[in-house]
Amino acid sequence: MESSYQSQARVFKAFCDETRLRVLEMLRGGEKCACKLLENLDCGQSGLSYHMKILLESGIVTSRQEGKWTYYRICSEGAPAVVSLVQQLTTITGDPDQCDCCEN
Amino acid sequence: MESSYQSQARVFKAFCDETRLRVLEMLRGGEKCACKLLENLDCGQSGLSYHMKILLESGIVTSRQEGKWTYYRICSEGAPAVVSLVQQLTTITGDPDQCDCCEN
DNA sequence: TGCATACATCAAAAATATTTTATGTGAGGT
DNA sequence: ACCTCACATAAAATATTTTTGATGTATGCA
Repeated sequence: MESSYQSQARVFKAFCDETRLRVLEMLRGGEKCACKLLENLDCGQSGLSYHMKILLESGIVTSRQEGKWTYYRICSEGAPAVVSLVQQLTTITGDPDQCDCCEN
Repeated sequence: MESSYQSQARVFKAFCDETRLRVLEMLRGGEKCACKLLENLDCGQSGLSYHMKILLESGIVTSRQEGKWTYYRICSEGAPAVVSLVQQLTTITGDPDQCDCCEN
């Protein structure tokens, strides 16, 4: 079984690479096909394929086939889900206990 | 000069490792000293030091010295900043243009 | 059917990140 | 001053990620 830490890490992996951040920036402007993305990136075709797979697995991006072409877009459900995940991970819960370890 | 993509990637790197996600979870419960964190993690002292440095550099966590001890907490400015960064990176801007690359 | 295009997958190489061990540094305490 | 503790840093070993080049697969067209 996979820990929830690992599945969370996978989501954020999407944002940890310059190429993928560039892709996201392009997709913010609307749906794009792979070849359009490729034009504006400094990577090969198989490299793009690799990065798009990571973006898809993170849930932030979805794809759609149309004949020979694949179109990518920011996922309207996945993207807000990531925002609330970050919020959850960084929100202080309960009482602001002090550390009691070092005679504190 | 460093690209803004790289500095953004560094922020998210904080969330991409199981040990760091565990630390964040602990810090959500309030400030903790390094030795307290270490007790609940499966890594050595220098390993924790390495991970805490990454968390500090991301801006999500801050630290405070007190005598020999170091206390860590979720940064009240940095954490919300990351939330809005994710929001910014995943929000569709402008008109939802279709891709015009493949005679579309 | 045969060919070209668009993209995925695989495997090897290259680049990065993480872990581990040893050592360094600064704050107290004696 | 000397010792110990808490943590940082450096270097080497290991693991993971990314890039690259070759090959596979499905689609559409002649």
